Amino acid sequence: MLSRAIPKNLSCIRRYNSSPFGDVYTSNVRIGKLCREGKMDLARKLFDEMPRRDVVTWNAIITGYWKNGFIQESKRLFDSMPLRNIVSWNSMIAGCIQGGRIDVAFLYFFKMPERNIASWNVMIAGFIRHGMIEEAVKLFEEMPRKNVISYTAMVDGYAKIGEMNKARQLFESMPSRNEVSWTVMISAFVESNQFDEARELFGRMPYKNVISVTAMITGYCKEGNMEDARVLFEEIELQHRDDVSYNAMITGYAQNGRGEEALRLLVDMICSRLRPDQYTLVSILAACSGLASLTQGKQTHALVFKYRLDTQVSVGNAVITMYSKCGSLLDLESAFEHICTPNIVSWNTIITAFAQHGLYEKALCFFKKIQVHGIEPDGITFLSLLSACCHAGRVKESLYWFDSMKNIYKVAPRCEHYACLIDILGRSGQVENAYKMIQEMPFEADLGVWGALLAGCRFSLNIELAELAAQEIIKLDAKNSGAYVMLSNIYAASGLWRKVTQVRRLMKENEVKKQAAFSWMEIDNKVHYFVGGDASHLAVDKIHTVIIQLYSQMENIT
DNA sequence: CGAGAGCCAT
Repeated sequence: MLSRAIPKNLSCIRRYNSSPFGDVYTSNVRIGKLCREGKMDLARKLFDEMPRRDVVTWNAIITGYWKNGFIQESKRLFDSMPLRNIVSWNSMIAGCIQGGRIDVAFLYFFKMPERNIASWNVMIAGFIRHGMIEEAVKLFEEMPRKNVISYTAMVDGYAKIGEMNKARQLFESMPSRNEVSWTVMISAFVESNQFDEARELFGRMPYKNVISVTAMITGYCKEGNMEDARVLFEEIELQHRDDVSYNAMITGYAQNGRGEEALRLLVDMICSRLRPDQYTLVSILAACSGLASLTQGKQTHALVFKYRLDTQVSVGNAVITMYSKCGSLLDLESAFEHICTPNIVSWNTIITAFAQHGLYEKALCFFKKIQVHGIEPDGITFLSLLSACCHAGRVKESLYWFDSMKNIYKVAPRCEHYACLIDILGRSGQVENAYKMIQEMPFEADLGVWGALLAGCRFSLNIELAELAAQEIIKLDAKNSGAYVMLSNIYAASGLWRKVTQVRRLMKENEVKKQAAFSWMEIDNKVHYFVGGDASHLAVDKIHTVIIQLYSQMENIT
């Protein structure tokens, strides 16, 4: 025992005495730590002061520079280092990839004197990150030896381009797998909505960690199965629960219309001494939007500043949506102005906000400002603009913008654009023109397009087109309750009562159920719910009086 | 000191 302990201690003493700054090894570790903490100035000071450096010292500082976004400095040091090893080259290649220069990375990979598995893996992952799957496959096939990381990266690559069969085949053919490989495959299934496959794989996975469990939680959330998601979340031991697993759960609640639970989990997260990040607050803001609760929304907005997340664009965008959905139009523009560098999502968000409130002119004004800021409008920009036309009843304008989108801005229309136009045409009584447009579409119409046509038929009571649209919808989705209900309403409005009965019978036969819609509003911290035909509210008489007043006001306008 | 994984906004 003693003989083993003594040389170890002696070697420590010898190493530490070799220089007044501690030995090279100790300083290398300190540089690595400073780099990871983002303290590049301190790391550089230590680097400059070292009397002796080895290749690890250089590699550490070079890696530190590109990881913190200083690619140029990293390259300068790489070019001036006295002696490079494989790690130096690999690190430089990774840095180039991080900086978006896959071409330079490949140049280094090409001219490095000697490669190891990591060199190939770095390059493969780089190609995958840049969507260059063919190049990745080529390297993967050419590389002399592969390890579990090479395989896992390739599985991920196939999954990212939607080649699920190839991903799965490669995964099954791997000589060995670890928790990362399993997690990649599970996430791939979740991403492509193959939840049964994801669940099956998760069950087979021999060792699970918080990352794989979070991937599966996300799967349950996407499926709308919040109960099983919560069970998994509760199974993570407290010390392993981290910000990402909380975010997955909170996002799930927010996206499944369970805002209260999202808010409760945020409180839980803060009590667990975890710091909410931009992911957390984006989802919490979405939860407030879903609840249409300005009170909660404003409190969350305060949290944005408390956690210093107001500089994050994604958070700023979510704040805009929150104020819009909570009906606070006054805060919209100031929220937008607070975003330091608005991206295309920010512009689309504010245009959508004005569109939803029928403010076409405002929406148009922001649309015109986009290009002044050097940003190109995308498909969603035009969808927002078309939706602004729709909510403001601007038929001519919608056709104009649809046209310029294709011909001037060179943005290819998708089903959503057609659905929006068809909605507008239908509302203005031009349901035949809408149908003509569907026939001229360069690709197959989807549920949304046919749904818009069917909805349009209720304005002009076009039975023939309504039946056609409903048929197409049921072809695509047999259990689509909306189509049955809408068709039956159109029959009813036309006095075709026998047809109404037929549709209702068909619904029963096909086990299609329509769940009752409801609305709600928050007054003085109390939420009031309203269901169609429901007279249970205490102030129901007063409410009806106001509704009648509103009706007569609306009639006076039109 | 280098390679592969989970959470966000229109």
